[in-house]
Amino acid sequence: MNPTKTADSRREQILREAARLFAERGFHGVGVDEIGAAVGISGPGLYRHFAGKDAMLAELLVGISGRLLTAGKMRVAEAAGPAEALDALIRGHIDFAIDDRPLITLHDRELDRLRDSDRKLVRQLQRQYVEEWVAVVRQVHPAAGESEVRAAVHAVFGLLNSTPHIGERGGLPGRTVMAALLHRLALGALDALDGLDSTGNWRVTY
Amino acid sequence: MNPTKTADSRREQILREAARLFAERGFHGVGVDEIGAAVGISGPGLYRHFAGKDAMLAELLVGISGRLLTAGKMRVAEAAGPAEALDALIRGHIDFAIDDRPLITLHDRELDRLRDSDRKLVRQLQRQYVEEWVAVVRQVHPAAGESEVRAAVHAVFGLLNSTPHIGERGGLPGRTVMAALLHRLALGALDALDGLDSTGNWRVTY
DNA sequence: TCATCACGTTAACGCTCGCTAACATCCGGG
DNA sequence: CCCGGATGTTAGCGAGCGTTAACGTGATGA
Repeated sequence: MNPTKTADSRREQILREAARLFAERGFHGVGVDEIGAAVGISGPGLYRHFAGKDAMLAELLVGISGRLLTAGKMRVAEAAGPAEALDALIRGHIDFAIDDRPLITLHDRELDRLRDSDRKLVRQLQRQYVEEWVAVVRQVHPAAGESEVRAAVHAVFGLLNSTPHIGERGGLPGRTVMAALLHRLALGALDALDGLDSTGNWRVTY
Repeated sequence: MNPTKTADSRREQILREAARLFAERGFHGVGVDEIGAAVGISGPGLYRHFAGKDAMLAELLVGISGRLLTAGKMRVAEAAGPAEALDALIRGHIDFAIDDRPLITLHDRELDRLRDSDRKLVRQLQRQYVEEWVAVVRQVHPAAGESEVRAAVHAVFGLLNSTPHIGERGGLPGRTVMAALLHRLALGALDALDGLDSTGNWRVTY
């Protein structure tokens, strides 16, 4: 009665390959035949699993936005204090950025290819995720103004999401080293908020 | 004899609108008719100025890569010391990110839509720009290893390029405040390159 | 005056692509 | 044994898009 097992594995296989291809060549740059070929079936066979190409992108983007948000909320709830919450948020985001590289790429690249309702949903999830970060960062750096913190959070997202832009070439740090590096860079960037007052002006201390 | 005046203004108008549209909806998501309409002519009239749609993208990407590189080199050459050079690099990149928002977006989004030769050229210019940064950052933070610095530079690019991802909504800092904020965030992130061994386990070995 | 050139126009071609239609195959349960 | 559903296949339609062709038109200058 419930065919979720095998059917979902097929669906998920398609989604995984579609995410990779979309991230590599863009949503419009990939044809359904290519996606089909990537999972061993060809072209229109995909329509047994998805209503259309748009539906795949929608499911991918809604999925990752939701997972980022729920994981973030869970980590914050489990944290002992604000600093630990921020640590956990950063660590979680890095895991996403490194392990789900194609999805992160899609997430801030192809959002506007969605139907209005889906795009609204994704935007709402994204916004909640940002607010989760903003609340935590404001507790750790109470001197900074809200709009500066929000901009800083976006900037840190850009920093953490930079891994997809780096080629896989040999001269780069491995996963563990890279994760630790990004973690420290993010914390260092946010530490710079302590010198700012609520108007964004540099508070002169020297 | 030299028709650069009016011809170039038309060409540049087309390039500006094409950059905006490409950044908004992606290279494949914009039709030549739309680009033409954006400058008041329609469709194939563009072919009086460009060999094709690809040529517009190529000129945009080669142009911005080259301008970033030459501006960076000039700023470094004029700087009094490493710290001032880093300051100037950051300031210059922020100017690009804020003022040429569509181009920055294109720059790390549509690179693979180029012909092989153009893509190679853009990649080479990008790499030289990165190396310019790496050399300066290594002087300011000599304790960090080269591959970590390179990854950190990419991460800082992600941070500085985050402005395009932020909506134009009202609750955000204005240009001046935003530029100052990004500047401090970038410096703060790079400061984290010092004292990396405080966590013990991942000091440079390569 | 009139050839020339810069700069546009519209019509149409050819190709790609998303998607549907119609048909095949396997497979579990009455 | 056979019905029916799940899951593919290939053929083909229809729309959109980049590009070319053929033509118009107004300014320029010998």
